[in-house]
Amino acid sequence: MAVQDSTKNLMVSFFEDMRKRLGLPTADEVKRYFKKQIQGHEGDFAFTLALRESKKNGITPNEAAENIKKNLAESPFIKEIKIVNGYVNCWFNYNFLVNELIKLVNEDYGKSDFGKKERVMIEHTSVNPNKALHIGHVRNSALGDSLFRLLKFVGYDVTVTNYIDDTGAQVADNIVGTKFLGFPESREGVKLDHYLGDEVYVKVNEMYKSEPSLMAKRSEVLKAIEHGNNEIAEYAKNMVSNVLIAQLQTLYRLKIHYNLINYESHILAYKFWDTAFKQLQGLGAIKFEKEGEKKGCWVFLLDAMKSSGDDKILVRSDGTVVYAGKDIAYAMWKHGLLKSDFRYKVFAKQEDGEKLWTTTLDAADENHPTFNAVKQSVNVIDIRQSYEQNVVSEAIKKLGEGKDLRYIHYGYEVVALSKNTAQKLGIKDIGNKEVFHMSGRKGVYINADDFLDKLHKLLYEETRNKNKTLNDKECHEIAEKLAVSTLRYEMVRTDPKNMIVFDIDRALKMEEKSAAYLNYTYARISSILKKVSTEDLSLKVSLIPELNEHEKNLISEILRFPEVVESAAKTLDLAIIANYVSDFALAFNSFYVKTPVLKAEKEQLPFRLWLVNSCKNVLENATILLGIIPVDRM
RNA sequence: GGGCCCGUAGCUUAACUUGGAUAUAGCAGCAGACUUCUAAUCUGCGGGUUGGGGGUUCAAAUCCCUUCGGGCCCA
Repeated sequence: MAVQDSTKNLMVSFFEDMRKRLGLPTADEVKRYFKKQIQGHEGDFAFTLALRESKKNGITPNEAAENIKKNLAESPFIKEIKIVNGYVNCWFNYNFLVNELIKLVNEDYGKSDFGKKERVMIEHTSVNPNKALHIGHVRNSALGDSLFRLLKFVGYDVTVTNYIDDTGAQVADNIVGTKFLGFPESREGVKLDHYLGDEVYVKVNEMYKSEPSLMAKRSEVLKAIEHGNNEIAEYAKNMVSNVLIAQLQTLYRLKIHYNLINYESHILAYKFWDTAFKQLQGLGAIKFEKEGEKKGCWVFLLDAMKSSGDDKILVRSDGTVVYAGKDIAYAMWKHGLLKSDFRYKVFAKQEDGEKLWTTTLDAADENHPTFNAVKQSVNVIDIRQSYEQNVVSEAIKKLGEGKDLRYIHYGYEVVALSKNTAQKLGIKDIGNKEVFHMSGRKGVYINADDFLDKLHKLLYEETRNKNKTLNDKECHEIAEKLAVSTLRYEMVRTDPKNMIVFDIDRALKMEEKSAAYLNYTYARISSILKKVSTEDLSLKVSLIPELNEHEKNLISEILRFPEVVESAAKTLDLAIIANYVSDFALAFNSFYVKTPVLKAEKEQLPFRLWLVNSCKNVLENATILLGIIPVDRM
């Protein structure tokens, strides 16, 4: 059977073949009964279909399995079938798999047109512009950027935005500090976001406690920012921009880039809410309550909200708009539902060569790309805002009726600190608690830059020790790549629903499945491939030798990579890729120590080289999705 | 008071969407493997009442109910 050219995914062909032979309606039905073989049982995979069929048809499981065996016998994918207690245990036909994979695996292996160029907007990071990023923010950014890489990889047209709340109290606090309390505006040799966040912000908040009159100053500053066109507003604009640039330095260090910066103040200035409000009124989507406890309020009528007791209030009886109101207007903009758009100009050129744009109140650069009006928006925002985000999501669903608009709240649990780490940060009131939440205001957090520096230092020493022939600069480059890889991998390998309890000592020991392990695997692969000529690499695999168990293992891992990517893209679940790549590296290292490549028998060499090169393609593509920077030596 | 999430080995975790054989790995522990393509590695061993209880089922970590522990949101 020839694999269709339209798919680069051999697993798809496999499931389709199985579907036909098993007489099932869909490939998903096949997957339901498909089990990768666990250890201690014969075969590469098994079907559990017979266990169900037997009951339905009144025959024994083994009889049902015999029927299935007959149907599958002719499949080119399968070499052997054995029945045990109703399980249909199958062995892959590796010769066939390898022959097909040889046609499919290249630098782009795993890429697909799954997304069909559909436009998607991902918003992530969105850190208040008054402080440095801490490791909790990095979870957000690492998830967001990996989602960007993943969706782009499977053929979506993705725009990435970073939303800046430049009108909030946090910015005002810093201004109270530098403008009225005599804090210097910066400190020589200290990154601005560190200085303002670590010193000014924390100290000003301490001073509020002993001097409540200062709160009036803060209100004053907030009002001035909101009104605009005054000295304080200009000052704030400047400060926000400078802190943002400092934050972006950290993010660029993490290899994270954006297409657009959105400012909250611009949403206000462009009066998006007023436009949205009129549109909502016109559509009859909101209602003015004339009596009851919500008298005088404008409420949104959402089905999903009814179960939780009430319709969502959007405008309070005193005329003020709730937070979700602005969020809905902004989400309407994202999905092209708002009859209004920003003006844009270029903010900076990033190190990846791409322009970073920003919304602006000034004259526009008319050559800007289209940013909004997407079908799907992925909003990486921590799980504490689930309720509000649900409201927004429901609102977009309702307003975009029939347009298949998807506003996705990509919620993730926060990064908290372990007891030990909290103690190290000088928290006195430890009590019985095991988990401590980070707080910018209280100064309880681990800055991303600081942690990266610590990782870098440790990894540099290790690299220095192990690579006598490398110079210092090269060692530092490797250490930096490993540090970034380690931090980012830690943030995406866990299920986003689980809280990460960060322990600084444990993190620096890197005892768990780490990026260093994956990078080491990649370095081993590179080291083999560096030693062969391009002619050798392109040798035709005319003979596929008898494969050992390690090789078979790697083949089946290579086989499933596109499937893993696609299911990660479907579910936006990056941990699937992280688990896959961890299994993959394990399989490669087992292969590596047992199976010579460069010193293989002559007739085995072309196949082994192809295999190693294929592993490189898979490992490189998979790790890059996770934010790992592959190193060819370490 | 109302709602959401988490609980699997000492630690970190997979499988839960769609129920299937002996529950997946890593770290730590123990015992081994470098004159060999990088030992930041590999091989083997020990370690589990899947928080507890009940139910559904031929079959439950997985589905349902209940309870305990931890975290969060709303009021």
